[in-house]
Amino acid sequence: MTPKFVDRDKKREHIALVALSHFSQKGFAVTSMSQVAKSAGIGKGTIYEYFKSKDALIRFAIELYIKMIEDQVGATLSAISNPRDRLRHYVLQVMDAFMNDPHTMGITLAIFQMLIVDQKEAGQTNVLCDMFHRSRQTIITIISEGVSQGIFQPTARQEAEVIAVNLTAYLDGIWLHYLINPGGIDLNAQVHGYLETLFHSMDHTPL
Amino acid sequence: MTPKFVDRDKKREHIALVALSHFSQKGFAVTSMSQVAKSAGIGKGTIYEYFKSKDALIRFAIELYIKMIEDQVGATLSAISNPRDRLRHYVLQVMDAFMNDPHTMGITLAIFQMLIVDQKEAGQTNVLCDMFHRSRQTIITIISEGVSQGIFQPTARQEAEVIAVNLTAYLDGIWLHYLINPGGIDLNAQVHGYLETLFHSMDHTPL
Amino acid sequence: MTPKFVDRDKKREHIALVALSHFSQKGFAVTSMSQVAKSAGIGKGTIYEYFKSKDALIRFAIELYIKMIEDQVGATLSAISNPRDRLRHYVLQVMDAFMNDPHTMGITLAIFQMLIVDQKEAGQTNVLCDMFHRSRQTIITIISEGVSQGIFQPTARQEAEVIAVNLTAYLDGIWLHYLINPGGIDLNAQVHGYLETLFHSMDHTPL
Amino acid sequence: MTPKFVDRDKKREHIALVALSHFSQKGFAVTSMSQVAKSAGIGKGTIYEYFKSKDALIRFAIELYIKMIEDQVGATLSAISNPRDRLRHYVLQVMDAFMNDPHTMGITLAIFQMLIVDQKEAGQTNVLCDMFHRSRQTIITIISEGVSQGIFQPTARQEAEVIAVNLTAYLDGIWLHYLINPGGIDLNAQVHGYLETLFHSMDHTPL
DNA sequence: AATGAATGAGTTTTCATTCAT
DNA sequence: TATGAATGAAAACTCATTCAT
Repeated sequence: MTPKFVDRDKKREHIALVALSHFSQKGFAVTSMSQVAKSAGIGKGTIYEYFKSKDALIRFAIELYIKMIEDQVGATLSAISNPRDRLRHYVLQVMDAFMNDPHTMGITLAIFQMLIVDQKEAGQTNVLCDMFHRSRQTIITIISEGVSQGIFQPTARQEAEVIAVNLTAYLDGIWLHYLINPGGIDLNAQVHGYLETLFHSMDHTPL
Repeated sequence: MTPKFVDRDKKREHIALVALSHFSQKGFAVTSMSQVAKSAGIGKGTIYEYFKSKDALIRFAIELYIKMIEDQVGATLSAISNPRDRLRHYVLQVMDAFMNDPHTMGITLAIFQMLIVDQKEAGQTNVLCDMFHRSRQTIITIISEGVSQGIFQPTARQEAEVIAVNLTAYLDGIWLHYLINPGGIDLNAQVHGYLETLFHSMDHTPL
Repeated sequence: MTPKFVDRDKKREHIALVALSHFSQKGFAVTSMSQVAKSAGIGKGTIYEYFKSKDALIRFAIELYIKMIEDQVGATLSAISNPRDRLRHYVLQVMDAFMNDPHTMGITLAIFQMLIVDQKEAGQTNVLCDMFHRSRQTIITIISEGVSQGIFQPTARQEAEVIAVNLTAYLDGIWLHYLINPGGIDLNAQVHGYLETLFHSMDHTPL
Repeated sequence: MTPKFVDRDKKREHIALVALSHFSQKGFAVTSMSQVAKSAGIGKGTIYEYFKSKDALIRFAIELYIKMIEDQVGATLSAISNPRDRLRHYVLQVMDAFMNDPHTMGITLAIFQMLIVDQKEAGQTNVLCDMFHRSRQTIITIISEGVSQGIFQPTARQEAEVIAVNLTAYLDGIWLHYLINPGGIDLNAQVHGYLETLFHSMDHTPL
């Protein structure tokens, strides 16, 4: 009579979150729908009430993941006014996001792989590319502000794009290398080293 | 008495190469032995004459891939004497290796993922980590020589390790980002930018 | 909410029974899961909803078979009071059980073979040995009662164990020989002969 | 030029012997031709130079096995003149044959199973039945001689067939039970017990 | 005669998906 | 809406047999 009220969106998200933790640990292919269902505490068939297929679940999970990452990274950014500190803070935030959720890179990797596989889709719904794009924009904006404030050299403005692309790429690269060899890499020192070099090349050096 | 002659090592390698191209496009899990067999132009069962299991094939393929990459990258390196040019050459060689073989990153990615999934094996026979280690050593050596020759600042020697780790990580990162968005990234300009910044921080600046 | 109702235990048993008939005719190794599925009128994958593996199916089938045999043999035993008749009745019941189910010896044989092959398991969960043990106990009890009632010689009590082991073994042996040469052996006459000889050696002969 | 001389019959037998030891340990189905080839120290293909198929190998191996058993059992029989001792000796010989080659029952079992499976063939080339037949004849002859010599009761002559069938069956049965539970059965005591009972029923009891 | 390379049919098992309840 | 029973396609792997040398 009175149909049980279910917040479909909440449940969708719940399933996707459970799925994410599986995906990140084992990749998309190896994660089975049954496992997700069991972990989510629902019946196998119920997933299909919320997602048309495994593929749809994957897609949604990826989008959710990216949304979460960006929220986490962007949260405290606006509070810091000094561009130099802000850039440093941003980078450390990204690393923190990685650190907090050990699965993070697992998914990123899985997404990368998926993107490489179906390059066709790459143009279409490449949410990851979009995220990187926004990430770069954030960096470029910070640099631009730094130049305006006379903290960074004027030339940094022209190179902002190159710097942003490289920084974003580097963060993924170093995290990747850290993940496969956690004991052998001092993540903090590495990122610090990178930033030093970067700032060294950008800072307005007084006479 | 005289059995049919077959160069088993050649054939093993042939199968592994075919497998590599599949692995790089789809990852290890999604590539089926039948697909490999068909692509290699042999029967399903024949693979098992050369590899005890799919896992054995994967292992061999990975090792072969790493050997190939290192051979390619290291080939012309010794010819260049100037440390600065040598480092630049090394980096460009790595990028070339990536460029020449479209599979390269696919495999690296697949290996990364495998390593993240079964962390147990990571400590054991991590050929990829070994490769990175050698890669870093090469970089460190070049920097060290540069310092000795007065081309790089003396402080570079202490930071050589950090620089090497970052450079290696960066190369993977930028390649990854390039791969998922080939049109949006000017690989040459990016790598060039990275090297400029790097050299800027290392070069012995005359008074 | 209300899932399709299925009596899983019933179905499990049904599958096991179908499997048994195959096992008895061909042995465990030669019986394929597909054959069992087809005979059971279900899909190949469905078996795996009820049994984790072929091995689990085999195990369950064996246990079920032994339970069935013992139930059948033990059913009417308690009704007979005279130890002599009771022993005879018991033996005939065993033969009847063999006769009624043409599979019986096939399975026993398959189990025997399995036990001989993996001797390791033999010590562990040897349900067949347990059944034989119970069978012998039944015989020993009957003999003991016969001695108490003065129907069998007192010496029979000491020899009860030897007699029981031999009788149990004989029943399998004669059934085996009958099976491979049904036309050549008069099962009734043989068992009758065995019992005669046995009773002749146990009966209390008046002076 | 001078073709290598090979005693084909010798080699055939060698292969069959090797095969037998595999069959007895694992059964026919589970033994692979490759295993046999490797154990025999020959190439996989070579077996097919000597046997048309696996089935042919099995058949030949069985026949060889039966020949061997009979030779072993019958060897010293004729030396003993007293029918009573002769029968006892025969039985112990059979047990010895079983004991000497632990595989013996494995094969017998496998053969039994095969016979039960293809009952069609049972009538045709049932070498095992033939062996049992000869075994029974031997026993009947001994009993007959015992009666003639006044050692056994005259009635034993009529019952000789039943006794022989039972004895043969019993020997297989007790061996089978011993095999699956070696620690729990005192083979000697059991066989001794059987013979006692048997002789007790056959012996000519003086007034 | 001897061999081992090659193979496809067949085996066990997994899993995304459907569907009756 | 929720479920889990059912399933067949597909995967990894085995093996008797063939055949070129």
